[in-house]
Amino acid sequence: MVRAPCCEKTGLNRGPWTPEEDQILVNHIHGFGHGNWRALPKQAGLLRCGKSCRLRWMNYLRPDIKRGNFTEEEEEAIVQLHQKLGNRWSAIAASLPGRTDNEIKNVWHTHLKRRLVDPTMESGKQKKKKKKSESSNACTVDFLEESEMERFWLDALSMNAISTETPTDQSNSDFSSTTTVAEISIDPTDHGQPEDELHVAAEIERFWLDPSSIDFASPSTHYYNLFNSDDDMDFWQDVSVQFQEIF
DNA sequence: AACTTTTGCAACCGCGAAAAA
DNA sequence: GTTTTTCGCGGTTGCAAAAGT
Repeated sequence: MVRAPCCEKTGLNRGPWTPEEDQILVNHIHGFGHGNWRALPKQAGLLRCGKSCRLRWMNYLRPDIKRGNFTEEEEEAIVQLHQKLGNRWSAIAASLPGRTDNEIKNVWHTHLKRRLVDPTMESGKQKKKKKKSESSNACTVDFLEESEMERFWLDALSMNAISTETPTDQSNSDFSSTTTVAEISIDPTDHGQPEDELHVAAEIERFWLDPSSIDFASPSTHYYNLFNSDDDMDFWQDVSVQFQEIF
């Protein structure tokens, strides 16, 4: 069965909405409602696909949308709900009146996720920016923040993934695929020894296959070789302590 | 001052579920 | 029961603005 395209792409506007388009959409919905999103743009005289109209209305033009920065309470609620619900943004949004799933998803990815890794990081737009010298500090910074490893620690520390789950059990964790050592990219131009990264990656994989096989009390020397600063090592040791408590 | 990099967020895409024909 | 359409969701991208060099 061939799926029908969501809209006829030719001749339709894309990208940011103009104030005029917003006005047309708002006026039309106020007058006629939005019973059929696919038919709406034609009826309203908009050169947009229905999907785009729906998104614009739901995420921006609805009168009950709350604008402005998230409060500490809202951010805390998102963290709590994410622990419970995972990436079910619409379900999280249902508990935060006036906030959209898209907005919550953005806030999570831009602020909250990083704060879980680095709790000292300030909230919102005052968040400290990484200096270039810091960001290139160690290969493990990128390795930790951008790879599966970050998700591993986040899940683990939030107690979400601590159970008998493995990455192949996707029913209750964030993992969308099974990661193997081969899939973790290694940049040999980075600091540290690539073989150390491979050993660490292997250890992560081993954890998922058999958590009890990992000796969290004494991290392997590969970790020490990879961590280029005391802060990085402190982070690892904190994680180790928490895992010893869990197991 | 000019250029590069990073960040934040609006918008897009593809998929699955539900509803309608 | 099957096919088609529509909606809603979550992941991802693109770009303007801000920050850094």
